Amino acid sequence: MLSVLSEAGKAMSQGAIQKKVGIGINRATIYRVLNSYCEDGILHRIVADDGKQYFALCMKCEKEEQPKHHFHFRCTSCDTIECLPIPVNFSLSDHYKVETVNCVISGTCKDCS
Amino acid sequence: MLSVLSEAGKAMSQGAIQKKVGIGINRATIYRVLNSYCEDGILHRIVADDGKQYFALCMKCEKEEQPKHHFHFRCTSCDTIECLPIPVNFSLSDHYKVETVNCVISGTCKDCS
DNA sequence: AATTATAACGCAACTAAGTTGCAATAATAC
DNA sequence: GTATTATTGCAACTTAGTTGCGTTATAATT
Ligand SMILES: [Zn+2]
Ligand SMILES: [Zn+2]
Ligand SMILES: [Zn+2]
Ligand SMILES: [Zn+2]
Repeated sequence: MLSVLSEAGKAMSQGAIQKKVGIGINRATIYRVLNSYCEDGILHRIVADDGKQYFALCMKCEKEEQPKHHFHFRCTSCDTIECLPIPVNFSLSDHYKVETVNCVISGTCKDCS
Repeated sequence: MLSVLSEAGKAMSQGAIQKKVGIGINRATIYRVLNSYCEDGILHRIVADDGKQYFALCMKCEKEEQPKHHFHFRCTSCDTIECLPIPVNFSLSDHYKVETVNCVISGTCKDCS
């Protein structure tokens, strides 16, 4: 599963992962594994504006490290989500406690337009 | 429904709206009206990282105009979403066609922490 | 006013994503 | 080999949102 995500180089939904992995693996199992990887910090979860969850590898190699919080681009044409190397910047009053950041730009990606 | 959203001053889900409006109005009707208002630019839709849709009034009064694309804060404690007056800034290659922007910061809001 | 057309609504059924309980299987430890 | 523990598959369930269709309400015409 991780190799599938690595090859794709993009964020994938459970359904897309299952298609790539092939038959013989259960939906529930995939979700359990994905959730487990997210807890362990191996994957991160993006909730797109289609309401679905997408999963992507957390890049940690020094060269192309993704900023902690980065934008994502969802192409409504080819139905993929890519992690953009664009950091999300904002400042909030100290009275807010930030836990997660989920930023998705949707439209048509560079390959599809 | 608009007055409910106006009073709340926050983004609300279909469920929350229905509770406030009270009984005697159908789920499907609420969704139809909300979707219609979104098409007309009266409301905007936020998809939070809980996968649910929230609806908020589009502020157009000159004083406290919301930037077109602004951040949202979802408090996981009081389960509300507020429009933050913080613009979302990013720059993308011209080959991308941006259609929608959906940015949600989650955590504990100023009232709950 | 009666009739017709049009729009809004309620209801139920449906879809899709994600989760959970439980039994069966596989892996690990003793 | 046997006991313990972790993974998996299956089915059922939950929740959000949509859709088809018949019914009611509203508006327009005669
Ligand atoms: Zn594309
Ligand atoms: Zn990412
Ligand atoms: Zn709060
Ligand atoms: Zn907003």
